[in-house]
This record gives sequence, structure tokens and C-alpha cells, in this order.
Amino acid sequence: MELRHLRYFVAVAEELSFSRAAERLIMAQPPLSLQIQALENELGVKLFDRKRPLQLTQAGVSFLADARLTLATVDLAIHKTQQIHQGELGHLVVGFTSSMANGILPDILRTFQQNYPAVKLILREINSAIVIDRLRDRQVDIVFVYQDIQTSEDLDLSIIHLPAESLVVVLPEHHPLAAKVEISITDLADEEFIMPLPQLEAGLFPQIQKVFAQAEITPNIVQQALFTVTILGLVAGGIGVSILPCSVQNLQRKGVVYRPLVEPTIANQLVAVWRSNDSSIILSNFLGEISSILNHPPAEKI
Amino acid sequence: MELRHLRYFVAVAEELSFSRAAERLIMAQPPLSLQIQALENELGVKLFDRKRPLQLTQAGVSFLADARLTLATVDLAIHKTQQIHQGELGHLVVGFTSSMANGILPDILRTFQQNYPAVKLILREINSAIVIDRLRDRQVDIVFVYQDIQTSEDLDLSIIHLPAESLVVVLPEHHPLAAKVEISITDLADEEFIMPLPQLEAGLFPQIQKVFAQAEITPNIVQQALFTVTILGLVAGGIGVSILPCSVQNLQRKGVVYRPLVEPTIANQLVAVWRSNDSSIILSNFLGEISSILNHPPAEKI
DNA sequence: GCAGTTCTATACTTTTTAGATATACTAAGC
DNA sequence: GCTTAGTATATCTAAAAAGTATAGAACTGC
Repeated sequence: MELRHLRYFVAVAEELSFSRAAERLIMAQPPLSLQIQALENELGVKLFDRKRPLQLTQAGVSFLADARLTLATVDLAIHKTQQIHQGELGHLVVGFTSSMANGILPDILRTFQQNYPAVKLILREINSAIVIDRLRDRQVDIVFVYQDIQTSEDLDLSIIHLPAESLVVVLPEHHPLAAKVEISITDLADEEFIMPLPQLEAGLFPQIQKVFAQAEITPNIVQQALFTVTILGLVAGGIGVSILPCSVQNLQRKGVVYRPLVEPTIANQLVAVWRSNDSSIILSNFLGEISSILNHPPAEKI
Repeated sequence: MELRHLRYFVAVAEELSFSRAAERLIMAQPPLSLQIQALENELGVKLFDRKRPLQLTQAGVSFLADARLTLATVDLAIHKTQQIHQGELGHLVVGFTSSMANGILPDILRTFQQNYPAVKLILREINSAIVIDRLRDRQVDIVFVYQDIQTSEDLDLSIIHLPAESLVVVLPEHHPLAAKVEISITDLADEEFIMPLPQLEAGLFPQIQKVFAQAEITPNIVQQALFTVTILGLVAGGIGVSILPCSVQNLQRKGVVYRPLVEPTIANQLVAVWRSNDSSIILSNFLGEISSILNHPPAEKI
């Protein structure tokens, strides 16, 4: 039995006429009759009562339902397979560190999801120290971090550099420095600082430290926090001030104001990393999406 | 695409080798490779990574699952269709009147169900007055009744006569007549009778009346009841006595005894009726089962 | 790195079978 | 009983599936 037999049978069963069905199938009637006969012989079951008008037997009625089901299953299988092939169906695990969540990443995810609605994006916030491990054991497919990645010997990694973000000073609303339009790093020499945990943001933290080093200031860090929102909360509470990537300004926290630094900020490494040998079409579509966003950046929200 | 392509694809995917799959399919390797290529071309999707060992692509993995599902669907469809054709799958609606439930009918149903476990027997107790109507509007396929059926003009009915049951006298345990081994109809002249409702047992009731008529007795009917068990209950309660088909003895009611009649009882019509033009294989299997039971009756339980 | 081995792809031939054409048969309607 | 519409049969053609021979690619072992 072949799908042809099912297609022919469904046509005859729907038209209840061999000649009309043959017309619909764009073929002559005799071969159609022969194919149905062959089908009936193979099953050992008469599917039609050959009287006028033509009628399905009980067995024929049941077989019609199953034939339709089979043909529909095949159609769906074809569609599904083609979608997977074109990277339109499947999933992609995207890793990112906490502080990435306010910058360009949401734009990338949103745009990609619009273009590939059947692809499930699985988001996984990960500790920046274990990025390479997570990539190696395939727990994530691509990771966004504030850090330069060293390719390890046993794992070929590819990197794309995203636009570096400048740093902003985060101040309590009523802090004296909030009166200034922009702030110099030297103004902050005597402030108390709240900073992200270096383990979680292994890349971000040293970059901020460089800014202080350039101005020959050793910041007085009074508190370290896991989440960006925690830092903002502590700043709002007057515990101290902070310096964070400018994308943090997308978080409008009551009691907190942002002020640019006077000094041209050192470029803040911000990269996406993936396994070089990952042949997933979804991943390459995702990378394509990143490129197109980098070339045509979305309107700034700040 | 044809089922052949799916069968071939599944074989190659399972063997992960064109040559081994060809061997399994009892064919040469080149046509197998060509058919898989044709499949891939039609889908526009590569299903295999041609390296050693051969590997399925992501799309191939998905297509394998669907191909198996499709082939399984076809196999099930074939089996189901053949079962229906042989009357081994489907349903049969069996109608019967209340008093039939104690005789040969349960034996017929049980034996048929053993031989055709996939056929659903739908039992429907029906009023004997509307047997023909229910057959005509196809609410039942076959009916068992105590009555001779007149074929109406618009509906061709077929009848099989089942072995007639003799009548027994139903007495309260401590009734004086219970002391006798068998009872003459004349002994019952002064008794008060409990009888089935004539509407529900249109065939049975007149047949019992004939017995009285022969003996020139007019029975004093003090109660009529819907169900056989109700009659037995009333007899047990001493309200009166009854005369019923001997199959009632299969009901062992406390406080009730059964005694045969001395007089040779007039044959009690007991028939099965169905539509002559009913072409259902299940029905003819069922009729065959009846015949074989009539030729080899089950061991009497009385 | 090269030879040997194993597996897959290509080229071509044979065989099978699906489909076309012509026509005979069959069942319903008048 | 004849007509008509629809289906089946017979025969032929063409397409395509399967076979044979062989070239080419990829892995293995030395």
C-alpha cells in the first residue's frame, strides 16, 4: 500500500464516483478503478458497494477516517520538518548575566521572536564564572556577558562584540551631586559604593575598577549585591552610590537618579559567545538577527 | 511522497547505514540511496548527515518520529478495517423484553462476546408493543421476544424460532400446593394470580391465557407487575401465585418455589427478529452464534 | 601520510507498474 | 426492453523503481 492508494480512495469516497474522482485527480478513470481494486485486494476488504449511487461499506467508512488522518499526519510532518530545517521551529537556550537584562538583549530577543514565533527561546541567567562550562556541556547555546572570553583548548568558541555601553553614576535622588548635570570621577572620591558581586559579573566589575584606577581613586565599597535592582534599592535607601552600565537607566527606580560621567568612559566589553561548531540553523538565524539589529539599532529608549 | 519513502527512511534511520538498511529491505543499496535522495529533494530538507557513522539531522529526527507514527497509523487502519469487514469490530444493539432475561439470551450473549470480544453489545430492554417500530427506525438490530411477529409491508423482517419454554407454576414456599411434585392447571382454579403487564409482554401473556382457556378456567388476576422479580417478590409475600416460562427458575428467589404443570404445556413462542435487508456482518455472525448454540445447547442450569 | 577497507553516489540497464486509450459490461431510469 | 451513465476489462505506452557495475568519498590501521 502506498499513499497514492489513500489519496485516490479519499477522492473516490468524497466524490462517491470513480469518474468524478478521476477528473479531480487529473487522471483517467480506468487506472483509478484499478488502484482502488488493488487496495481492496491488499486489504482483503471491499471498501465500496458498487451500486448507484456508489456507497462506502462500513469498513470503508472507517478506512476513510484513517486515510484522512494518515494523509494529514504526513502533511504536518512535511511542514514540521521544513520548519526545523529553516530554523523556524525548535528552541534556543540563551544565557545572560543579571546586568545584561537592561540593555540590548531584550531588543534582540523580541525581534527574533517576532521573526521566528515557533522557536522557543529559553532564557537562563547564569553566573559569569561558568559561562564556558555551560557552553561546553551544552546547557546553553549562546551567552551574553560583560567580559572578554578566552577560548579554551577543548572548545572552539566564537564571539561577537556588541556596542560597548558607557558607565553612569547612580545616585540617591537628594544626594548633593544629583544637582550636577554630569559628574567627574574625582567628585566620587569620598563616596561609599554599592557594587555588583564580582563572581556573578566577572567581566563588568574589573572594567568599572579600571575607571577608578585611571583617576587614581580606590573606591570605598560598602556593599555588594546579587541583582541590579538590589543595588538600585540600596542607593535609593541612601546606603551609597554606584557606577553601572548606562543600560541600567532603562530601570526607572523611584528615589534614584542617573548622571553621566564627565570623563570619556572606557569601553565596556559586552559580547555574545557560542560554540563555533554549533551547526544549529536556529543559532545562525539568531546571529543574523543580532547583526541586523547592530546595523539598524532600535530607537534608544533612554 | 509515498509510504515506500517513509519505510525506507525509517530503515536507514534505524540502521544508520544505507547498505545494512538495503539488506534489511531486501533490495540493492543504490535504489535505496536514490529513494532517500528523492525524499530529501521533495522535502527540500537534508535528513542525514553523510558522515561516518551516518547521522540524522535535527529535521531528520523529527521526521523519523512522524514517519513511524504514519506507518503505525496505516497498520492500525488496515487491522481495524479488516476487523470491521469480518464483523469482529463494531456494535450490535440487542433488544429484549424483561422476561427474556432469564432464558437462553444470556448464554447467547456470553458466547458471542467470547468469540467477538471487540464487538460492543448494546442491550436495550424494550416494550414488546413497539418492537417493529424500533427495528424500522434502526434503534435496535435484533430483538428477542415471546411473540409471533407479523412482517409489516414496508419492512422485511426475518425470524428465527428459539426452543419454546414450558410454563411453571410459581408458588409461595408454604403454599399447600407446594407439597405436590407437579401441579394440574385445575388445582389452580381458585388461586389469585400475579401476572406480567400485557403491554410489556404482548406475546407472553396471551400464551399463558391459552393454558387457562384450554382448561376452561378464568384466572383471577389480582396484580400485574412490570418486572419478573417483582412478581416473584409478590408471590413470596403470599399475595398470590403465578405462571411463568420455566427460564424463570434461573432466579432463585427466597420464599418462592417452582412446580411443573401436569398438562403438557402449549409451546411458548420465543423468537429473534431482525431486518431481512440488514447486511451487517456482525449481525450474521450473531445469527450464526445463535444457530450453533441451538445445535449445541449449553448445559442446563436448572 | 598512504594503502586498504568500507560505505555511498553515479551511470546505465532491466523490470515493474502506473497511467492512457479503446471498448465491453452493468445497473438504474424511462 | 431500451437508453444512459457509470464502472470494469484488455491492451498498450511511458514512467519510475530496482538491479548491475563502478567510481568516489571517508574512515582505519600501519
